[in-house]
Amino acid sequence: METTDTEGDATADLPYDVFSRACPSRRTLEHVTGRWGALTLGALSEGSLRFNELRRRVDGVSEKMLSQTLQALERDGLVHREAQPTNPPRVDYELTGLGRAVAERLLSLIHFVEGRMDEVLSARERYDATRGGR
Amino acid sequence: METTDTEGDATADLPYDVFSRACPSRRTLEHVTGRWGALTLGALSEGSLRFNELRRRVDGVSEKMLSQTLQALERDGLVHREAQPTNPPRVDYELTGLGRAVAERLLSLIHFVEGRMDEVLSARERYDATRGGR
DNA sequence: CGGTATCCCGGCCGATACTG
DNA sequence: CAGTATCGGCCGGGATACCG
Repeated sequence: METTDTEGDATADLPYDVFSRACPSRRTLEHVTGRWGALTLGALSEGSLRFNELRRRVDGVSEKMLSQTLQALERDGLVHREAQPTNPPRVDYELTGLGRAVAERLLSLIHFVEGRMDEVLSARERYDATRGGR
Repeated sequence: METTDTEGDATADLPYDVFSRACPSRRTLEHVTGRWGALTLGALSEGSLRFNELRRRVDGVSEKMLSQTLQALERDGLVHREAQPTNPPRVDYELTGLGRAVAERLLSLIHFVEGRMDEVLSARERYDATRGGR
Protein backbone atom coordinates (compact mmCIF):
# COMPACT_ATOMS: atom_id res chain seq x y z
CA MET A 1 0.00 0.00 0.00
CA GLU A 2 2.75 2.33 0.90
CA THR A 3 4.39 3.68 -2.19
CA THR A 4 6.98 5.92 -0.63
CA ASP A 5 8.31 6.61 2.82
CA THR A 6 7.82 10.32 2.47
CA GLU A 7 5.52 12.32 4.65
CA GLY A 8 3.66 15.34 3.37
CA ASP A 9 5.42 15.16 0.05
CA ALA A 10 2.77 14.70 -2.57
CA THR A 11 4.84 15.09 -5.70
CA ALA A 12 7.94 13.24 -4.61
CA ASP A 13 7.80 10.37 -7.05
CA LEU A 14 7.29 12.36 -10.24
CA PRO A 15 10.25 12.46 -12.58
CA TYR A 16 9.80 16.19 -13.20
CA ASP A 17 9.15 17.79 -9.84
CA VAL A 18 8.64 21.51 -10.20
CA PHE A 19 9.42 22.03 -6.54
CA SER A 20 13.04 21.11 -6.97
CA ARG A 21 15.24 23.92 -8.11
CA ALA A 22 17.11 21.99 -10.77
CA CYS A 23 14.12 20.54 -12.61
CA PRO A 24 13.50 21.77 -16.17
CA SER A 25 9.76 21.73 -15.55
CA ARG A 26 10.17 24.81 -13.39
CA ARG A 27 11.47 26.77 -16.35
CA THR A 28 8.63 25.64 -18.54
CA LEU A 29 6.12 26.50 -15.85
CA GLU A 30 7.63 29.96 -15.73
CA HIS A 31 7.23 30.34 -19.49
CA VAL A 32 3.59 29.31 -19.19
CA THR A 33 2.65 31.31 -16.12
CA GLY A 34 4.97 34.21 -16.67
CA ARG A 35 3.66 37.71 -17.12
CA TRP A 36 3.42 37.60 -20.92
CA GLY A 37 3.35 33.84 -21.47
CA ALA A 38 0.05 33.42 -19.65
CA LEU A 39 -1.63 36.26 -21.52
CA THR A 40 -0.25 35.10 -24.86
CA LEU A 41 -1.52 31.56 -24.35
CA GLY A 42 -4.84 32.98 -23.22
CA ALA A 43 -5.14 35.13 -26.33
CA LEU A 44 -4.22 32.28 -28.67
CA SER A 45 -6.77 29.97 -27.08
CA GLU A 46 -9.40 31.91 -28.98
CA GLY A 47 -7.82 30.91 -32.25
CA SER A 48 -4.98 31.67 -34.62
CA LEU A 49 -3.61 35.21 -34.52
CA ARG A 50 -1.01 37.25 -36.38
CA PHE A 51 1.84 39.03 -34.67
CA ASN A 52 0.29 42.48 -34.47
CA GLU A 53 -3.13 41.08 -33.67
CA LEU A 54 -1.55 39.44 -30.65
CA ARG A 55 0.20 42.64 -29.77
CA ARG A 56 -3.06 44.51 -29.69
CA ARG A 57 -4.84 41.77 -27.78
CA VAL A 58 -2.21 41.54 -25.05
CA ASP A 59 -2.44 45.10 -23.82
CA GLY A 60 0.92 46.58 -22.90
CA VAL A 61 3.29 44.01 -24.36
CA SER A 62 6.24 45.33 -26.36
CA GLU A 63 7.38 43.91 -29.68
CA LYS A 64 10.48 42.55 -28.08
CA MET A 65 8.77 40.76 -25.23
CA LEU A 66 6.07 39.33 -27.48
CA SER A 67 8.73 38.04 -29.83
CA GLN A 68 10.73 36.47 -27.01
CA THR A 69 7.61 35.01 -25.42
CA LEU A 70 6.48 33.44 -28.68
CA GLN A 71 9.91 31.96 -29.29
CA ALA A 72 9.98 30.39 -25.82
CA LEU A 73 6.49 28.95 -26.25
CA GLU A 74 7.28 27.67 -29.73
CA ARG A 75 10.47 26.06 -28.46
CA ASP A 76 8.53 24.33 -25.69
CA GLY A 77 6.13 22.93 -28.28
CA LEU A 78 3.11 24.88 -27.08
CA VAL A 79 2.76 27.26 -30.03
CA HIS A 80 3.03 26.60 -33.76
CA ARG A 81 4.39 29.32 -36.01
CA GLU A 82 3.30 29.40 -39.62
CA ALA A 83 5.08 31.86 -41.88
CA GLN A 84 3.94 32.57 -45.44
CA PRO A 85 6.62 33.92 -47.76
CA THR A 86 4.29 36.49 -49.27
CA ASN A 87 4.68 40.22 -49.53
CA PRO A 88 3.81 41.72 -47.19
CA PRO A 89 4.77 38.80 -44.97
CA ARG A 90 2.09 37.01 -43.00
CA VAL A 91 2.80 34.92 -39.93
CA ASP A 92 0.15 33.11 -37.96
CA TYR A 93 0.54 31.74 -34.49
CA GLU A 94 -1.65 29.03 -33.08
CA LEU A 95 -1.64 26.62 -30.19
CA THR A 96 -0.47 23.05 -30.63
CA GLY A 97 -2.45 20.21 -29.07
CA LEU A 98 -0.23 20.37 -26.04
CA GLY A 99 -0.59 24.14 -25.96
CA ARG A 100 -4.37 23.91 -26.03
CA ALA A 101 -4.37 21.52 -23.08
CA VAL A 102 -2.10 23.84 -21.13
CA ALA A 103 -4.12 26.92 -22.07
CA GLU A 104 -7.33 25.26 -21.01
CA ARG A 105 -6.02 24.75 -17.48
CA LEU A 106 -4.49 28.19 -17.45
CA LEU A 107 -7.75 29.83 -18.50
CA SER A 108 -9.62 27.97 -15.82
CA LEU A 109 -7.32 29.69 -13.35
CA ILE A 110 -7.48 33.09 -15.04
CA HIS A 111 -11.25 33.14 -15.26
CA PHE A 112 -11.57 32.03 -11.68
CA VAL A 113 -9.32 34.83 -10.47
CA GLU A 114 -11.17 37.36 -12.62
CA GLY A 115 -14.48 36.16 -11.22
CA ARG A 116 -13.34 36.48 -7.62
CA MET A 117 -11.58 39.83 -7.84
CA ASP A 118 -14.16 41.52 -5.65
CA GLU A 119 -13.26 39.13 -2.83
CA VAL A 120 -9.57 39.77 -3.41
CA LEU A 121 -10.08 43.52 -3.39
CA SER A 122 -12.05 43.52 -0.17
CA ALA A 123 -9.47 41.23 1.43
CA ARG A 124 -6.84 43.78 0.46
CA GLU A 125 -8.80 46.60 2.09
CA ARG A 126 -9.14 44.60 5.28
CA TYR A 127 -5.42 43.80 5.28
CA ASP A 128 -4.38 47.38 4.66
CA ALA A 129 -6.77 48.69 7.30
CA THR A 130 -5.32 46.34 9.91
CA ARG A 131 -1.70 47.13 9.08
CA GLY A 132 -2.23 50.83 8.82
CA GLY A 133 -0.21 52.05 5.87
CA ARG A 134 2.37 49.34 5.57
CA MET B 1 -24.04 25.56 -7.73
CA GLU B 2 -20.66 27.08 -7.89
CA THR B 3 -18.93 25.96 -11.01
CA THR B 4 -16.16 27.27 -13.16
CA ASP B 5 -16.86 28.69 -16.55
CA THR B 6 -14.21 26.71 -18.35
CA GLU B 7 -16.42 26.78 -21.37
CA GLY B 8 -17.61 29.60 -23.50
CA ASP B 9 -16.27 32.98 -24.45
CA ALA B 10 -12.71 33.43 -23.35
CA THR B 11 -12.88 37.19 -23.58
CA ALA B 12 -16.08 37.53 -21.67
CA ASP B 13 -16.89 41.12 -20.84
CA LEU B 14 -16.06 40.63 -17.19
CA PRO B 15 -15.48 43.68 -15.06
CA TYR B 16 -11.97 42.44 -14.30
CA ASP B 17 -10.35 41.66 -17.63
CA VAL B 18 -6.81 40.46 -17.14
CA PHE B 19 -5.95 41.33 -20.72
CA SER B 20 -6.22 45.03 -20.10
CA ARG B 21 -3.12 46.61 -18.70
CA ALA B 22 -4.85 48.67 -16.02
CA CYS B 23 -6.92 45.91 -14.45
CA PRO B 24 -6.04 44.89 -10.88
CA SER B 25 -6.72 41.26 -11.73
CA ARG B 26 -3.51 41.21 -13.70
CA ARG B 27 -1.51 41.99 -10.58
CA THR B 28 -3.26 39.29 -8.62
CA LEU B 29 -2.72 36.81 -11.40
CA GLU B 30 0.96 37.66 -11.26
CA HIS B 31 1.05 37.00 -7.53
CA VAL B 32 -0.60 33.64 -8.09
CA THR B 33 1.37 32.51 -11.12
CA GLY B 34 4.61 34.24 -10.26
CA ARG B 35 7.80 32.31 -9.77
CA TRP B 36 7.41 31.88 -6.00
CA GLY B 37 3.68 32.46 -5.63
CA ALA B 38 2.78 29.39 -7.65
CA LEU B 39 5.16 27.12 -5.76
CA THR B 40 4.08 28.50 -2.39
CA LEU B 41 0.40 27.93 -3.14
CA GLY B 42 1.26 24.47 -4.40
CA ALA B 43 3.13 23.62 -1.22
CA LEU B 44 0.36 24.92 1.02
CA SER B 45 -2.26 22.92 -0.82
CA GLU B 46 -0.97 19.88 0.99
CA GLY B 47 -1.85 21.46 4.31
CA SER B 48 -0.74 23.98 6.87
CA LEU B 49 3.00 24.70 7.04
CA ARG B 50 5.34 26.80 9.15
CA PHE B 51 7.71 29.35 7.69
CA ASN B 52 10.83 27.21 7.58
CA GLU B 53 8.90 24.14 6.50
CA LEU B 54 7.74 26.14 3.50
CA ARG B 55 11.25 27.33 2.89
CA ARG B 56 12.52 23.78 2.72
CA ARG B 57 9.61 22.65 0.56
CA VAL B 58 10.03 25.41 -2.02
CA ASP B 59 13.55 24.61 -3.07
CA GLY B 60 15.67 27.67 -3.72
CA VAL B 61 13.47 30.38 -2.24
CA SER B 62 15.19 32.95 -0.04
CA GLU B 63 13.79 34.18 3.25
CA LYS B 64 13.09 37.55 1.76
CA MET B 65 11.20 36.26 -1.25
CA LEU B 66 9.17 33.81 0.79
CA SER B 67 8.26 36.55 3.21
CA GLN B 68 7.24 38.93 0.44
CA THR B 69 5.32 36.21 -1.37
CA LEU B 70 3.39 35.22 1.72
CA GLN B 71 2.52 38.83 2.47
CA ALA B 72 1.19 39.36 -1.04
CA LEU B 73 -0.86 36.18 -0.89
CA GLU B 74 -2.19 37.02 2.56
CA ARG B 75 -3.13 40.48 1.40
CA ASP B 76 -4.99 39.05 -1.56
CA GLY B 77 -6.96 36.82 0.82
CA LEU B 78 -5.52 33.54 -0.47
CA VAL B 79 -3.42 32.60 2.56
CA HIS B 80 -4.24 32.80 6.25
CA ARG B 81 -1.46 33.56 8.72
CA GLU B 82 -1.82 32.29 12.26
CA ALA B 83 0.79 33.47 14.75
CA GLN B 84 1.02 32.05 18.24
CA PRO B 85 2.70 34.32 20.80
CA THR B 86 4.68 31.48 22.32
CA ASN B 87 8.38 31.19 22.79
CA PRO B 88 9.88 30.17 20.49
CA PRO B 89 7.31 31.78 18.17
CA ARG B 90 5.23 29.55 15.95
CA VAL B 91 3.51 30.78 12.82
CA ASP B 92 1.38 28.60 10.61
CA TYR B 93 0.32 29.40 7.08
CA GLU B 94 -2.65 27.81 5.43
CA LEU B 95 -4.83 28.40 2.42
CA THR B 96 -8.16 30.17 2.76
CA GLY B 97 -11.19 28.82 0.96
CA LEU B 98 -10.46 31.14 -1.93
CA GLY B 99 -6.81 30.09 -1.84
CA ARG B 100 -7.70 26.42 -2.01
CA ALA B 101 -9.90 27.01 -5.05
CA VAL B 102 -7.09 28.91 -6.76
CA ALA B 103 -4.48 26.33 -5.78
CA GLU B 104 -6.63 23.53 -7.12
CA ARG B 105 -6.67 25.10 -10.58
CA LEU B 106 -3.02 25.97 -10.35
CA LEU B 107 -2.04 22.43 -9.41
CA SER B 108 -4.05 21.08 -12.29
CA LEU B 109 -1.78 23.15 -14.52
CA ILE B 110 1.42 22.29 -12.67
CA HIS B 111 0.79 18.56 -12.66
CA PHE B 112 -0.15 18.63 -16.30
CA VAL B 113 3.08 20.39 -17.25
CA GLU B 114 5.11 18.01 -15.10
CA GLY B 115 3.41 15.05 -16.75
CA ARG B 116 4.17 16.29 -20.27
CA MET B 117 7.74 17.40 -19.77
CA ASP B 118 9.08 14.68 -22.02
CA GLU B 119 7.07 16.14 -24.90
CA VAL B 120 8.31 19.63 -24.07
CA LEU B 121 11.90 18.44 -23.92
CA SER B 122 11.75 16.67 -27.26
CA ALA B 123 10.06 19.70 -28.80
CA ARG B 124 12.98 21.77 -27.58
CA GLU B 125 15.48 19.42 -29.17
CA ARG B 126 13.64 19.60 -32.46
CA TYR B 127 13.51 23.39 -32.30
CA ASP B 128 17.19 23.73 -31.46
CA ALA B 129 18.19 21.28 -34.16
CA THR B 130 16.28 23.23 -36.81
CA ARG B 131 17.65 26.60 -35.78
CA GLY B 132 21.17 25.37 -35.45
CA GLY B 133 22.72 27.23 -32.55
CA ARG B 134 20.63 30.39 -32.68
C1' DC C 1 12.04 30.23 15.21
C1' DG C 2 10.22 33.91 12.29
C1' DG C 3 10.98 37.41 10.40
C1' DT C 4 12.84 42.68 8.69
C1' DA C 5 16.57 45.96 6.76
C1' DT C 6 20.25 46.82 3.69
C1' DC C 7 23.25 46.27 -0.12
C1' DC C 8 23.88 45.22 -4.77
C1' DC C 9 24.02 42.66 -9.09
C1' DG C 10 21.88 40.37 -13.21
C1' DG C 11 18.49 40.34 -16.32
C1' DC C 12 13.71 41.70 -17.46
C1' DC C 13 11.73 44.88 -20.08
C1' DG C 14 10.63 49.27 -22.65
C1' DA C 15 12.27 52.58 -26.30
C1' DT C 16 14.30 53.28 -30.40
C1' DA C 17 16.31 52.30 -34.73
C1' DC C 18 17.00 49.25 -38.47
C1' DT C 19 16.06 45.08 -41.96
C1' DG C 20 13.51 42.07 -45.25
C1' DC D 1 3.84 43.51 -41.65
C1' DA D 2 7.06 40.92 -38.89
C1' DG D 3 10.46 40.98 -36.78
C1' DT D 4 16.04 41.74 -34.89
C1' DA D 5 19.74 44.74 -32.53
C1' DT D 6 21.20 47.66 -29.16
C1' DC D 7 21.08 50.58 -25.20
C1' DG D 8 19.81 51.62 -20.63
C1' DG D 9 16.78 51.88 -16.41
C1' DC D 10 14.60 49.64 -13.04
C1' DC D 11 13.55 46.14 -9.94
C1' DG D 12 13.34 41.17 -8.83
C1' DG D 13 15.68 38.70 -5.93
C1' DG D 14 19.99 36.64 -3.53
C1' DA D 15 23.36 37.39 0.48
C1' DT D 16 24.07 39.07 4.67
C1' DA D 17 23.24 41.10 9.01
C1' DC D 18 20.30 42.10 12.56
C1' DC D 19 15.76 42.08 15.91
C1' DG D 20 11.84 39.87 18.98
